[in-house]
Amino acid sequence: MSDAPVTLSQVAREAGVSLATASRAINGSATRSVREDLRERVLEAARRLAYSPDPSAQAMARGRTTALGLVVHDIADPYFSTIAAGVARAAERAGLIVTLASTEHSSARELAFVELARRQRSRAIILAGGRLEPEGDAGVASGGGPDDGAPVPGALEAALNAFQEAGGGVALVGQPIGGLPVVEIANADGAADLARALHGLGYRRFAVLAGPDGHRTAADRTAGFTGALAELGSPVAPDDVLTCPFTRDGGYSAMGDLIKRADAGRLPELVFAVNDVMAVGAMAAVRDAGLSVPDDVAVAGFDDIHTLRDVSPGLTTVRIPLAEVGELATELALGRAERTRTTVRGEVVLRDSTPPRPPATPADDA
Amino acid sequence: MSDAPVTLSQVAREAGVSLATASRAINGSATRSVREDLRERVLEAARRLAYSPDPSAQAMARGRTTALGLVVHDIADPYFSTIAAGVARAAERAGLIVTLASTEHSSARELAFVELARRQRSRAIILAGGRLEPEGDAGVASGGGPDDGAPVPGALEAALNAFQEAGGGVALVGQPIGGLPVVEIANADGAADLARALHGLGYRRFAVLAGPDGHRTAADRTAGFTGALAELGSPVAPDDVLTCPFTRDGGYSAMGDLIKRADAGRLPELVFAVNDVMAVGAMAAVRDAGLSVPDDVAVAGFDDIHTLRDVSPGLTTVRIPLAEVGELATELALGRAERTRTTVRGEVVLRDSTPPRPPATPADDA
DNA sequence: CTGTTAGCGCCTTCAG
DNA sequence: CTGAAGGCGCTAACAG
Repeated sequence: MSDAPVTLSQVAREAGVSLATASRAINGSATRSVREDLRERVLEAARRLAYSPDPSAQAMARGRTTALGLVVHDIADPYFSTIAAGVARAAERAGLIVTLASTEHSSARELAFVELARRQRSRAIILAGGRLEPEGDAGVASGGGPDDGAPVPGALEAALNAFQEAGGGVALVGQPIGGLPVVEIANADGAADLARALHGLGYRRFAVLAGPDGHRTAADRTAGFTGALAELGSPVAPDDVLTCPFTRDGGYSAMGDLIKRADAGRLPELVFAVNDVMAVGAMAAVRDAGLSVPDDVAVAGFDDIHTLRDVSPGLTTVRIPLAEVGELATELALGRAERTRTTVRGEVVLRDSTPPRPPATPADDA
Repeated sequence: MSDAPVTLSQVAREAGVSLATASRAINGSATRSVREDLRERVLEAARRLAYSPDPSAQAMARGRTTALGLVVHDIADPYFSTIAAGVARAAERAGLIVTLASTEHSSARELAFVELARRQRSRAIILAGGRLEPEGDAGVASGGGPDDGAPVPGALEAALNAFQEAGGGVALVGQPIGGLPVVEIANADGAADLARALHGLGYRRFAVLAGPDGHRTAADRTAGFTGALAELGSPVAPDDVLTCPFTRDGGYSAMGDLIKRADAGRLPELVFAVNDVMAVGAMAAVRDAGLSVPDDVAVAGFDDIHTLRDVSPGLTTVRIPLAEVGELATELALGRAERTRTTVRGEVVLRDSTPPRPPATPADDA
């Protein structure tokens, strides 16, 4: 049963035609065409021999692979694995093989993978997940020097550009880099919607578990949330915006700090954690302190991670259709989308972690 | 800026040596060796030119890719994404690229990917996740799911064998196929341990949400659990072993049935769902019925999915080190493990969903 | 419309 | 120890 791989030339011989004809019959050459009966014969022979082309050889002859690179920070994170599921589905539809890279948050590895993809002549590459902002990136620095620091981010952009110039498709998920195609997530808008909804429920005093400094997604969500609240006349005090890691443990310990601090004062009415995983950590901290969500504090998150939909009490959040985001990014990377830039908007999902709150007594803010 | 990919011959020219020498210097030929100074020169030139080999070309010349295929049912499922994280890590250590296939539970697709891997001459392939048992094994095929036209039972095994004979490494995760290398998970033992622990806590009347008929993993967990209980003198009545899908919704609706049925009788003391995701669904059903876990029913699961560690009440479960399983499978597939078969044993984790239960009144079992 | 002929980039016998 | 030459499987100009 040892099948030496069937080659195209075997198929050609079996069908009694030349190698070239067999090739054209099988993958329909763009320029040449093949007589119907010959094509039939070739296809028939291929089927009989269970022929299937060698991707490496095709890649070499065509100068282009059939691979789609997907780069994520951590495939075990449900945020990324859901995006990956969308990418996998869309890639299969497009007849592409997806090669996965889980960088474990190392931007060096991220860069290495982009370069590998170029070298390997991948058809396209998708980068999911934000990178940290360059330090001290204060917006519009007048004049913009020819080389403004930030070695790593700049290198990534350069690598991506090189990849694109070499004919590869690129799509980013989450946040833009240069002018590259991107599926943006309306983080600020979603968080603002959430803030308004919560304000509408009667909440007035908020705290935010804001993720780490320099984390763009976290910053956008925080800004959207606090911005909307400020407009509504319930500004969040700077002290109530806590920096912490973007993880479950980050949420847990930041909430712990909040609670400890509250011993000397009082807890905010509601704590917004900038992602669901952090929110769940925060809820655990509340429980571990012997307090209750939502009786002592309400909690809200962001993303609507599917696996977390059944936590109790149900977590109020902003639903992002992550799998669709993955599919969209694939279309984009393959150049099959109309535009080169899409924004996916989230939808506020109110659950039991933030029940309506009867109007506070006006004197409450003493 | 348009870098035409750097080739080995450019490096050779730059270093002033022949192509062959450059090749030997860079990837250390097994038979020939290269003079130290020449090697240095080549490596230096390669670095200067930022050379990196073209995987397709190497694959063609060597007749073997540098790719590791990973086939899972659904990459969005935390069970699989955690395994994938382990595989990704181990693969990177081994200098391999992982190509991901998410079959969405289609065994036809699974088969297709194995064949693709062979054609593509992947270095190795890892199949995670159980396949359904061959029909007729279960006997009582009452109202099971409609079979989605599974291919010939032996087809997958044949494809895997062909892949292996063609020089590829194979590893399965979860359950064996033929004599192929496998990382087995001690499902029955883990479930038995869990049963004993729960019995030790004082529980006596159990029900099992057992997953679908023919699902081997589910069946093993169910058998381990009920077997241990029978030995302990608290057998589970067949009626209390409920067939249902292996999903959150499966757990939810089966638990709903149990509750509905209990209106006319009583609830079991503890419900064991054969995986955490189902258990969480079951807990949701309990809540939605206005009941409480653990006051009205205790609930236990299996896997210890990381994202679910903070559900409330904390879910008692059997911890399987999924990421390690992925790493192990990679070692196995690469032939780097001692043995060709490993069993990973889980560890019972008791949490608040199954508090100790005071000895029931003897008359309770009327 | 079909067949012949170069390579794609690299590895690996073979000579030198 | 090093260089030259052949070929992996396939595609894409070229003839015919």
